[in-house]
Formats: sequence, C-alpha cells, structure tokens
Amino acid sequence: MSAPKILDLGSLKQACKSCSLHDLCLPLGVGDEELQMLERIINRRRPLQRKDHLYRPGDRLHSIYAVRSGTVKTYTLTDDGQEQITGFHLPGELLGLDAISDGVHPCAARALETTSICEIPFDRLEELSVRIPGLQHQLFRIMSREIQTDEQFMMLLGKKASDARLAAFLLSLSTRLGMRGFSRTEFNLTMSRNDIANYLGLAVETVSRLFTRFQSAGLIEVNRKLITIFDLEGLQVVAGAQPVEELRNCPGQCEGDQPQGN
Amino acid sequence: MSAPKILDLGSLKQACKSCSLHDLCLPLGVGDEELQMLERIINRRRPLQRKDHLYRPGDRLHSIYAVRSGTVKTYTLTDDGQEQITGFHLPGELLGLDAISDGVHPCAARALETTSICEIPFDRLEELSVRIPGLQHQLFRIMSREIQTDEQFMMLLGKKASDARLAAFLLSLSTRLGMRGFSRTEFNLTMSRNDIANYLGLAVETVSRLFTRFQSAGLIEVNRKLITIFDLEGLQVVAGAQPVEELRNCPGQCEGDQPQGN
DNA sequence: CGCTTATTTGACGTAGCTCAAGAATTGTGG
DNA sequence: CCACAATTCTTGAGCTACGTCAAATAAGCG
Repeated sequence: MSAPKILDLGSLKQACKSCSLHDLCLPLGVGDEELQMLERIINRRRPLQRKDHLYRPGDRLHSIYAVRSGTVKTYTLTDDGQEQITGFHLPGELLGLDAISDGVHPCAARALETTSICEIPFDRLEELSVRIPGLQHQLFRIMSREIQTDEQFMMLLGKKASDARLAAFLLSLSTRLGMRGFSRTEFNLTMSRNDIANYLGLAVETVSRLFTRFQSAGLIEVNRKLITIFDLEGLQVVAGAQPVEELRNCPGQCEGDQPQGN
Repeated sequence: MSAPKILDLGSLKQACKSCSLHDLCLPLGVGDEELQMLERIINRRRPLQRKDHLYRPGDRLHSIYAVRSGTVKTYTLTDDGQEQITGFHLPGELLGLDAISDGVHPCAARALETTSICEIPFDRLEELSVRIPGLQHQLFRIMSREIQTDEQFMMLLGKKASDARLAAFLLSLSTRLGMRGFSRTEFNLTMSRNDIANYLGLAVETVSRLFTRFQSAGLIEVNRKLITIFDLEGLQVVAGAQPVEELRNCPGQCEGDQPQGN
C-alpha cells in the first residue's frame, strides 16, 4: 500500500521478532509490507521502574501493550480493597485485552521490575486489522488463546490442591520463558511470594512451605528468588495430581459414562 | 451491497433481536443492510436434546454458536478424566470462542435441556467482519468481555468462601436472565447440584448445605430446581464477603498503600 | 412400581488458613 | 560501609471451613 519511508525500522523489526506481535503477524501470511505498517503504529515507551503503574483501574483504554522485557502484573481490587492478581506478563506477552469491551481498564498493571513496553494504540490497530485480514485473524487468535488459558486456570483454582497449583505455576513460567529463548530450568521469580500466593489463591505461608517441600523432594532448588528446576517431569506429575489421589475406590473400572467432577 | 432476496428473514431477525448477535450488531452503527448480511450466514440447527453434545474436545472449529433458548454447559476433562465445567451458557450467549486460537475445540459443549442454537460459520464471520468494521469491533468487545468475566471468576475461586461463591453464582444467573427479559427473582436451575458444585470448585454436599442455609436465612426459597430470590441485596452482601470478615484487626485504619491479598 | 440417579443431612478428617515469632533481605540515612 | 528500620520470607502450632464418607430421602424413568 504505502511506500516504506522508514528510519530505524530495522531494529524495531528485530525487537518485534521475539514478541507476541511477531506471532501476531508472521504465521498467517502477513507480509513484510503489512508488518511494517503494524510496526509503524507501535510506540516505544520509556522503561517502567519497579512499582510503576502502566495503567490503573478506570483508566480509559488508549492502547494495548506488549512487554518487551521485564515483568508486569495485572490485578483488580476486590470490593473491600484487597488485591487480586489476575496475571503475570512476561516478555512477548500482551496486556490490556480485557479493557476492549468497556473501553476502560478493569485492572491495574504494574511493573515488578524495570520493564520496557511497546504501546499499540488500539484504534489504529483496529483500523489496520480491517485492512489486513491476517492481522484480524491473529488478534482473534490471541484473544481466544487468553480465554482458553483462563479456563485452564479456573480448573487449577477449582480442582487442584496447593502443590499442584504451585507446580503448574512454575511450569507455566518455565514454558513461557522457554518460548522466548530463556532458560526453562533456571529463572528468577520477579514476583514476591505474596504475589504468587495471591495469584494462586493460597496463603503466603503455604507457598513458602511448598517451596521448601519441593526442594526437599529434589524437584527444584530455591535460592531466594532464583529457581532451578531439576525435575521437569516430576513437577508435571505434581501439577497433574488431583487433590484426591486418583483411582482410589476403582478396583476394576471407574463406573460409567458420566464422570462427575470433584 | 447485495440486494435483499430474503424469505423468512423477518422471523430470523426478530430472533436475533434478543440474542448476543443483536448486541453484536446494533450498538456500533452496523446498519440494517449489514445486519442482514450477518443474518444470512447464520444457520439454525435442529434443537439439541438434553445431554446432546454440540461439540466435543478435539472437534475442529467450524462455527461459533449462540444459544437461542435453553442452556448449554461447556467443560473440559482433566488429565485423569474428571470433568471441569467452564461455563453455563444461557439464551443470547455465545460459545466456542476458546476454539479460535487452535482451530480445535478445547472443551465439550452439552445441552442441559432442550436447547436451540444458532450456528455461525466462523470463516464467514471473519470475512464479514473485514467488510463490516463495526462487526469486527463488536467481536473484539465480546471476546474481551469474556476475558474480563473470566478474571472476575478467578477472583471468586481464589479468594471467596463457599457461600460467597454460591451467592455470586445465583446473582450471575439472575442478572443474565434478567438482561434477556426473564425474571431476575424466579428461575429454574437447569443444571444439577453436581454441576454447580463442579463449576464453583466445591463439593456437592457443600452446595446442598448452602442452599438450605440461604433458605433458612430468608435470602431465597429453594424448591427442587426452582429458585426464588427474596433478598437480592442480601445475596450481594454474601457474595461480596471475603472468607475472613473484613476489618478484623484494623482499629484505626488498615495500614498502608499496598494492600496485599489473602 | 422397582431401579437408577440426584439431593439432603449428619459425622468426621484434613488441607490449608490464621496467628505468632523469628530469620533473612532490602532499603536508608549517616 | 555500617547500624537500623522495614519488609519479605520461613517455620511452628493450632483451628476451621470444607471435603470425604456414609446413609437416608426423594425424584426421575423405563
């Protein structure tokens, strides 16, 4: 469509290669030219410092954001002012999709460490995705993915015991970091124990005890914030385990065709 | 664009008026003509009977669905075959959005009673939403809304006690039914106690006990499947309550600027 | 009208929360 | 660089909300 009159697009493009915007473009025939159109609407922002807010509940939606480096947590406040963390966002992940429906951010977003962010004005993104069907498709996919992982998480909170929750959390971090080229087996927890507990619906004390338990079991090593995973498969077993050990009173076969939960 | 050569579009259109597709069109300047284009790609299906599956996990995504009448539950199976219900879908609500990302349904969808459904072929919906920017916007909004309510639900599962969960559940049904013109204070539970418990991450027995407790407290009347809400505000109080009564050891003011959860 | 399945109710056990206190870290000002 | 305060993390000791188990009703259903 429009001729490229780019300055430092090279570097921007490279940055986007390791970002969810990359997923957003390449897989589905979004060509080079379209990619440049997308990159042209993206703004960099000066890095957030630890505890800086990216947005607060009630802020109007101007943009959605992609984490370039660092970590951001999103959280709501309950009726009585308690914090409920709704997610941790690692490099390459998007934030703010929950604000589209009302045009207002229902959550707060806050940096857990020094964090750099790409800002994507949402109205321009919408315009662009009308012109680039592949982009529209990718946006649908990304939002759908989030719905899907939220559903997974509900299962975690509804059905799994504390150890399974923490194991799943560590595995999730491991996988997501691994996808972006970081180590899957050694990483820093950028969030506090309190944040982890809050996110997983547990008490801080429980999280702390679980870390020591996992360590004694030889699954991981915990060194302050540094986690080293020794036994990924072992963690997966723990993460999959139900609160009640499966197959208890099922001598022959578990009855019937209608598994009922809990 | 295309001239209207409609047969029974009148009735279809009326049906869509009380449907999420209505929300999907009207609010944002999707004109009459565009609405007809949308309606032309929508298929009715013969009604589902109780326990019929609309789709199963692993089925390819062909369409997303809107409930016209009846109720549908969606659920996944855990690693060990347990059912985890991810949602109940009432008239006017959409299903299947979680399948877009992989092109495969991660959940099963099953009718809880005789249910009629509109089917919207997703590829055609995508095409159309390229041509009708307002439609694209509405789709983004609907998916965003789902992400937002999922986040709310996480808070429910992570932070709220059993009574708050059930109260919130009843209020949710009440509101959603009310929006579609049904009574907010008297309705049938189309799902079993088991389903409710499963969805809320509780044991059946707990749900049963809570119903009787709510009834003794004069909040509701329970008659088999029929719920009558006497005290909506009372339920809201219960739903808002934290597991620990708020303001316990806070004589003067609750300390500080950084509310930490749990 | 038996048989299966759903719901209720009671008795009891336990996972995980609360409370409390100490240890380790981090931040701060001199 | 060091004291000191503030925060975060860990560990121990109870307590309780809710799950499990068991059994009795009550409904659906062929």
